[in-house]
Amino acid sequence: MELARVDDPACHHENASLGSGELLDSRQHLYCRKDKSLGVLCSNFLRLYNRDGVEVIGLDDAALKLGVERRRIYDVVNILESVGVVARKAKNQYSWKGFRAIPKALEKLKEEGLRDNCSSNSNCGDSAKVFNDPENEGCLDLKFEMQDNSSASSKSDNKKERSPGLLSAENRREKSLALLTQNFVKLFLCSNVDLISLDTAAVALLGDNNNSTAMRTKIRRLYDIANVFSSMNLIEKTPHPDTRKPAFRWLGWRGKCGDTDANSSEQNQYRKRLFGTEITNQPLKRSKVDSSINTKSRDPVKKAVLVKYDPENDYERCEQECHSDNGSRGYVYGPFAPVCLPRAVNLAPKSAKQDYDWETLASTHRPQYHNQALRDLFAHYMEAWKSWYTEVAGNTKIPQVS
DNA sequence: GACTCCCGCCAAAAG
DNA sequence: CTTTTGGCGGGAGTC
Repeated sequence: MELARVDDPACHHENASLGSGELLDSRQHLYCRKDKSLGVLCSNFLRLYNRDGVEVIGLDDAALKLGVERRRIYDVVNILESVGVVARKAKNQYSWKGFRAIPKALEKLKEEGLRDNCSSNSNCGDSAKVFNDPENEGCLDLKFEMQDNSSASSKSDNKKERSPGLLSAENRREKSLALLTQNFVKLFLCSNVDLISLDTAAVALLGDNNNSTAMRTKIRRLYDIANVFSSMNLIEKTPHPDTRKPAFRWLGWRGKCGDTDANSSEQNQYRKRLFGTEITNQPLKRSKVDSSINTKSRDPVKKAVLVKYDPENDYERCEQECHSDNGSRGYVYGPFAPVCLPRAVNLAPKSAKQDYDWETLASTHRPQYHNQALRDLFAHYMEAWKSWYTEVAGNTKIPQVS
C-alpha cells in the first residue's frame, strides 16, 4: 500500500505508449469499463497462475499483481472455486487445481443437480425436465433454490422462520456467489435447454421470493458469473433466436487444445465481449463525479505497480503449457484468447499447418498495444485478414504480412 | 431507455 | 480487537 497511488487518470499516459502524432484518439486515457470487467480479470488471473510450479495463490499477491482491489479477487476466486479450478486452502490462500479439475467438478455438479432436483421436485419422472416456453425464451422448470450442497446440515424444511443468529449464517451461505455459481451451472447441466437468459436463470434460482429487488440483485450476480464463464469459454453469449434477447449457451469444458474451433466461424455473428486481451491492472477508475472525495478508501492494494508481461516470454510459456503433457495446463482460451496464447494451434484445421506457423509468429510478435484504439484496429485487421485468408487462400502459400 | 455490471460500502466471519 | 471475506445495490457505462 506504500505503492505510489496513481489513481489519477492523468498518471496513465505512459501506459498508452503514445507516440506523438500517431493515429490515436484520446479514449485510452479515459476510463474503459471493459478493461475492468470480471471476465478480463479472470483471464488475467488464469494466465497468471496457470503455469508450472504454481501451487498456492495468495490473495494479496493476486490483487497486487493484477492491480485490482481484493474484493474483486474474491469474486473470481469464488467463481473459479465453484468449478474446481482453485480450492480454498487457508485464510488468504487458495491452491491451484488447474483446469483438469473442471470436468470432475462439473460432473459432480451435474450429479448433485439431478439428485437435488429429483428429491425436491415431487415429479422426478424424467429427471430435471425443462420445457421451452414457445412464446418466451424458455421457462426453466428446474429449481435449485439455493440449496446448500455442502451441507450435511439437517436443514429444517422450512427456511422461512429462522432464528436470527444461526440462520443468518445459513442465509449468507445461501446467497453466496459460489453457491449461485454452482446452481447456475446445474441449470445448464441438468436441463436440455440450449439457451438460458439471465432473468430466466434468476427466476429459476430464486425460488419463491422473486420480488423485484431480489431479482435485480440476483441478475447482477449472474452477470458477474456469466462474465467469468464467458472468459473461460464455458458459456457463450448468444441472442435468443426468437426473441433476440441475450441468452447464454453452455459450451462446457472442451478440455484440450484443439477442440474449440467452431466459435471462430461465427465470430462476427454477435458482438461478443473480448476478454483477456490485456492486463487488468490499470488503476483507472470509472469517473465518479467526486472522485477526489474518495479519500476514505481503505483499499490496501489500491494501486499497484504495473505487471510487466514480456510478450515473448509469456508466449513461450503459454505455448509450452498448452502443449505440455500436464493436462491441467492444457487450457485453451478460444476466441477470447489472451494475446499471448497460440490460439492458432487450436483453431487451425490440421491441414493448415502453415497457418499455425504464421499465426504463431503473429501471436509472438503481435504488437502489444496499450492503446485501445490501436488494439481494436489491429484486431480488426487481423480478423479481416484471417477470414479473407481462410476463405480465399486455401492452402496456398501464406503471404507476408508486415 | 434498457441492459450491463463495476465499484466500494459495510456487515459478518475469521483470526 | 483487527483482518478477511463477500453480500449487496447504486449508479456509471454501453448498447
